[in-house]
Amino acid sequence: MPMVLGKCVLWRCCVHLAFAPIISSLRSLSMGRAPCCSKVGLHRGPWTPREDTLLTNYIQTHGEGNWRSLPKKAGLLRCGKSCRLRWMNYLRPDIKRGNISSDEDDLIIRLHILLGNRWSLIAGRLPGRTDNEIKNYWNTHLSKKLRLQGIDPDTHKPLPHGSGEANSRKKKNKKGKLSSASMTNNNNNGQINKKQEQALTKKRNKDSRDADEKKNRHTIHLPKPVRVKSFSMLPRNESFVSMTSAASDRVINNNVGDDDNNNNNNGTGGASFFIGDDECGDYKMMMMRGEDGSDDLDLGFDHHQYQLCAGDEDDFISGEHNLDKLYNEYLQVLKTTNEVADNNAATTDDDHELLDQLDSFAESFLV
DNA sequence: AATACTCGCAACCGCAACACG
DNA sequence: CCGTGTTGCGGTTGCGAGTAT
Repeated sequence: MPMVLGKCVLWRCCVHLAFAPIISSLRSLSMGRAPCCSKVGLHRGPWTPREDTLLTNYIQTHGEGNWRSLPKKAGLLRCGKSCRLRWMNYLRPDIKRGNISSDEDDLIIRLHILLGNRWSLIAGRLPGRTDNEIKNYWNTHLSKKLRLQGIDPDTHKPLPHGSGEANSRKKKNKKGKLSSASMTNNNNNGQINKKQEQALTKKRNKDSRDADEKKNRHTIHLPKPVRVKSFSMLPRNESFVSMTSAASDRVINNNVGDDDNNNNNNGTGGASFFIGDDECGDYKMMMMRGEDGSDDLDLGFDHHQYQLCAGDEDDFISGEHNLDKLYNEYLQVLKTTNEVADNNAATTDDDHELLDQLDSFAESFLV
């Protein structure tokens, strides 16, 4: 209902409102969902350079927001939603175009293990990348890559025997039917025929070459400066604001495992997170302290104690050479999480609890 | 050369959460 | 607390380019 009414207002902004089909559409409001851009005379499909210019100029002058009224003010025959999407995914000046590096590959996969299909959160860890881009990249590259490695991209667990890339590609063609290739695969009961195998080998070799190439331009990205919130996902608006406001440093005191999660930790003493960038634009460190005031990050587990960042609180890690260190520490935590998950077969309730805590811990500084 | 097919990605859709009066 | 409008997210679609037949 809100959407319906919202679009009703949107329609008033439409210069083609007088057209008969639109009146018909208006009448149909009471019968179902209102269309967004279609049937109301607004442009759809690919954006033209002129539209891009209009949108960019308007936002540079007036800023983001008020997406619904923006198209009218900017002189665009687009719906606000379309404008927002275009800006967020394509026109924003801080967007990084180009190939996704092998480091980003790795990070995306690891973040996906932790976060699942929460593309916006994953994208939040990759400066300049959009959720749409990450999502597309996952669907077109990484899920295939994992399948080729015998890993189920959804669960990140080994695929059942015989269910590899070739067998899992039941891609639909444009008519919504299974393609002949995939049908062939089905008929062969998962067997890859010679040509397909050659194609896969060719692709593997290419991927391998690409990976080698990318290794030579090794870069590591720290998380964007975000507001930290304990064990819960940020409201969307906050996360957006925090992701885009790298102007000032923030020091956030975060009680790891407080509230309901507290019973699994050694008291309420928190870990302090510092996530931000310095005046030069370089990211500083993330500081975590144990509840006893030590520099260890004490999660309160009997057999899992991670020392993420040692040193005094003032001893910020900064500079490129330290990014590797922090990244490796970060990966180490994720790795341990994965190992625990891998051994999950004979888990006890305590182990489940531990896994939950690890996930929560990881999330607490991902968010 | 023509056609069929695959792939990558921008854009769209529907929904849910959030903001606000 | 409720109703309404706005924003953001994730899934999906479909176009166009590239590749195979």
